[in-house]
Amino acid sequence: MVQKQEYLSKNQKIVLDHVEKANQPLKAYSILYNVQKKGLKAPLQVYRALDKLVEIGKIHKIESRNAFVACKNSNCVVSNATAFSICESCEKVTEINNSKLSKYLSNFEDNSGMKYSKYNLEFFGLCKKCKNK
Amino acid sequence: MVQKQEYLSKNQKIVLDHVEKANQPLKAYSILYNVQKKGLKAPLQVYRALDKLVEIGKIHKIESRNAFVACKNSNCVVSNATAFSICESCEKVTEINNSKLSKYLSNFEDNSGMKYSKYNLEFFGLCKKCKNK
DNA sequence: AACGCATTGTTATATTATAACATTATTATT
DNA sequence: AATAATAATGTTATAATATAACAATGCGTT
Repeated sequence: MVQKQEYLSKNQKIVLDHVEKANQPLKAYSILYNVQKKGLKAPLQVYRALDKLVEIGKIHKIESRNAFVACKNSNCVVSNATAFSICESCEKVTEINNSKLSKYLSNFEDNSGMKYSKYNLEFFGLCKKCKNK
Repeated sequence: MVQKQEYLSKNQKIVLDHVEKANQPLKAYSILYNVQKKGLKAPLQVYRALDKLVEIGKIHKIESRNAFVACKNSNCVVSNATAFSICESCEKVTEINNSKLSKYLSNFEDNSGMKYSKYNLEFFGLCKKCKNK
């Protein structure tokens, strides 16, 4: 039996490295542009690396922005419970690390009989800086 | 002073009408294809109508799917607090109408000093039907 | 060595969304 | 009724985001 992948591949490392160095979400094509010097030439190479990194929780996708950000929560082993705050003015995105919130949402059940294995929450508003302008 | 728009325009009505008749989220280009017989010829006509309808809360965007669904909550006057359940197998999407959840999230504050005016939450899992397969 | 599977490389193309510009409609104020 | 402000429309072109399809390589297991 083939073991579950433990180490990142070359392209995955390159992409993760780049995304981790940014402290804001990056667009796929901006990543592509910036890793071209490292040999990744085509969108698919970036998207494939991103897919994997999202799958294993190293990177999260900010769905409302089509952008990708490195996971800041060491405990976010798998990308199944994510929450972000997004400033609608400066677009600053912060991953929310709030155990009460994650507990509340992980245990949430509605009357549909559906048990949720995953969620993504995006809050919008104005960050401190932008509010005081 | 010009008043806030009260009635929908021609294109907005056409698009909303079509989206309301579907009971699942629709893609923008699928909407376009289906309203062409009503005279809307270009993507922008659909996107502009959708933008407005989303803004006034008649339609919500399912961000993770790039799809649009009519609001089922009569109280969802403005599209500022949305929650959905999404089946990862059959892609059925349901708008969650749970006052406890919406109260909890509307009042949520973290330590960033940011006050949220809006949120979107998407739960993923298997619906009843798909779970029993 | 042979197999299975993840990854890579590459070209082409599909899908989603907006820019830019000209025109028309609606409604409030003068 | 004329004017002005705002919203909506129509149209062409193009930008931005993402995947299909196919061939080849790398690497651990049997």
